[in-house]
Amino acid sequence: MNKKRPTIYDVALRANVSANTVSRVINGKTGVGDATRERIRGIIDELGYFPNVGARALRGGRPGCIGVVRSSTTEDVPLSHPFIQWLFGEMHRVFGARGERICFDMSPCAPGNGTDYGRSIWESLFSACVLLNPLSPGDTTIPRIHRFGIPYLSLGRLDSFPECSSATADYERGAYLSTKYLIDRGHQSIAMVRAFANAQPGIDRERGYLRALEEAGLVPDERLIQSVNFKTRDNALIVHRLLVDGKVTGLVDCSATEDAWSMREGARRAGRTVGKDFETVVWTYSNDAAVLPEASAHLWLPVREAAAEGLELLAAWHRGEREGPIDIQYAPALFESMPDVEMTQSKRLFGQP
Amino acid sequence: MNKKRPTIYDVALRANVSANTVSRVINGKTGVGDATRERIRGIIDELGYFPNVGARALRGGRPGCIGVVRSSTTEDVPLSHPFIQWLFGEMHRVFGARGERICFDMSPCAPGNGTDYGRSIWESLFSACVLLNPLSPGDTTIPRIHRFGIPYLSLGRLDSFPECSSATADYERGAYLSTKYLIDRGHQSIAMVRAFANAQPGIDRERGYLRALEEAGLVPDERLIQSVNFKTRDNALIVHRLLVDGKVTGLVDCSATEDAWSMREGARRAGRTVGKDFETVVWTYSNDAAVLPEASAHLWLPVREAAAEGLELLAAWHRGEREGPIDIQYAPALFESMPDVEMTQSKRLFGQP
DNA sequence: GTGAAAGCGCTAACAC
DNA sequence: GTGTTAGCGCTTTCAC
Repeated sequence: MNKKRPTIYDVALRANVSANTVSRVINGKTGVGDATRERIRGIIDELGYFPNVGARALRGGRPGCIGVVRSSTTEDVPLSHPFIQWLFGEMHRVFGARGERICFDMSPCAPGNGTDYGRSIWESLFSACVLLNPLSPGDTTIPRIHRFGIPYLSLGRLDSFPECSSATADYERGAYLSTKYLIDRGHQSIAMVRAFANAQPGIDRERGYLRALEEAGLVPDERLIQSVNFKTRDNALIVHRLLVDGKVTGLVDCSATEDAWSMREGARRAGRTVGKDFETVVWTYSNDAAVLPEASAHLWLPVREAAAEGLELLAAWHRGEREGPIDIQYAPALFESMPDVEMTQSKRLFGQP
Repeated sequence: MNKKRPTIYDVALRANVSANTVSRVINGKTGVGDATRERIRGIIDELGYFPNVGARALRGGRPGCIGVVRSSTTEDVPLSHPFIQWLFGEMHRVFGARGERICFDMSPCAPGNGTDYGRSIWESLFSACVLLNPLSPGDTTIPRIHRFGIPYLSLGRLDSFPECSSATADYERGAYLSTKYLIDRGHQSIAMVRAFANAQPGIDRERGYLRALEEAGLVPDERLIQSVNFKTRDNALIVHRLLVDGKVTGLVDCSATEDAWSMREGARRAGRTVGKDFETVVWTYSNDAAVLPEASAHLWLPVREAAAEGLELLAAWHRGEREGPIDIQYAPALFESMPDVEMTQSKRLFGQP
């Protein structure tokens, strides 16, 4: 930190040119002689010169990173979730290859922080941003980001802000289809194990479920909607509690965990067996492998597919090739017959409580 | 992106003060009257003003983020690895609580990139940096970071650059202790399943192993050192291949996966049983739970503990309370008797190949 | 093909 | 307690 780093002027001085010419070389612009260009390149290497992102952003307009932020803590939504892993790779593909810096700001959701997850946007660090998280219904940051004007993509929608730039799957419809499927097969008492209870995706799940019941003239029992979370890792326990009630013969697993073990284990503890004395619809993010082969149906949520298209559009928006906001909501699909392949990845994500 | 954001001058204008006074308020400095201070605060909120990190860093000297970078791709070292998850939390504790922004630059190791993982350092985005990765023996970036002068901490050491600021466990000694333990119990043919074959931690493992053999006058057989990697997820296969050779009666599992399943499964396929017809020493990052209860001994690597202390020192260095470099290398400990508790977290990290 | 000058938003130094 | 000035490193504009 003691000795000063070389600036564009140091390079210019050595090369006997003006700073402007060096700037042209760095940015690959025309209007520099080939000989001069080569000479300057050499001096840049020799001096170990690198442009200062801050100064660049200040003058040139565009800040230095494509940002990723989340509105939940790691406990609520673990970074180990396969979807998040996949997303990082996808961002590389879309942005990294073009030389953009992808920066994940991990600070906003530090416990005890004010949780202003837009911070790096307000402070002009990000030139575009991806928001990964279940949005809370009371969220007020999204509208601010929207007004701020940089290209952004939320991987979830928000009831209270429908104009939000987002790419997501239709969870409401997913819950509706799953529930209706079980109703059509004659079940009267259908339970739901859902994730994200206090966030928009959880609300969407409940809404779809209730809509299906209502259509069929069934009276909802609120105790049959149970919420799991990534923190307490209590899926098996929840399943157990629901199934101990012998009346329950249908179960929608929209826990977002793709966790076959918890379902089997929860059922076992309740003295019941999947596919024998109750039927399930299990949600999955993958359309080519079965989470739980003994389920009656799988509901595929094209979350990755929606995100992939959203990212492409975000990149185009960032390049100035289109305007925002992005509006993608993919419909889920219900499959009664699934491939024989059981998921190869370990689906006992969290172990027992 | 169209309408200009408010600057410090806009605030100053509205408040009828100079920009400098506003700057004093933002930075919580003395020398501003209480009334003025309140008035300015109000206007800042009203205008939705936020300081521009770039400009700030440019003038004030210190860039805007504590950085995290890695020198390997996600495939080589998955972010889902429990240690990485733990580390992020720890960084929150040490830096996030003080209001520092923690930024993980995910771009350098994008496939096809030049993999200059120091990029965000050279470009003055980071005021301090944590390097998480198995370092490659040919690495030349670390010395450059060292010379660059910002506080940094590598979570691994490097033969070729011993002055590196680092916090790590002593893998060489770990391998030595593990191997010697098996030799002392009478084994003559001892195999090793190691991770990070082509990186420094893998080299350290091999060195410790060979040192123990040599001391005992045993002739090493290079086929007995096998390397696994996070990408191919072939642990069970490797274990199988090693144990098919009936002569092998001792096995050091330093695969860094804490994966009981692979060991059992690999042995089963080879028609052998852990603790019956061969003995193992299993490496673990946790000192209060057993990875594999039937192992003869566990070697505990205080990697987390070293990193935790390293981060504290890094924070102090960053605050100017001490100088670098950091030099922490914790000794591992071998336990013959382990707690009854088997690890609660799923230890079948990767599923079968 | 190249250079001079201005200014992005901010803060440190010094004036009053 | 507050204002003025200069300048951080860079890119843009406009000259030549």
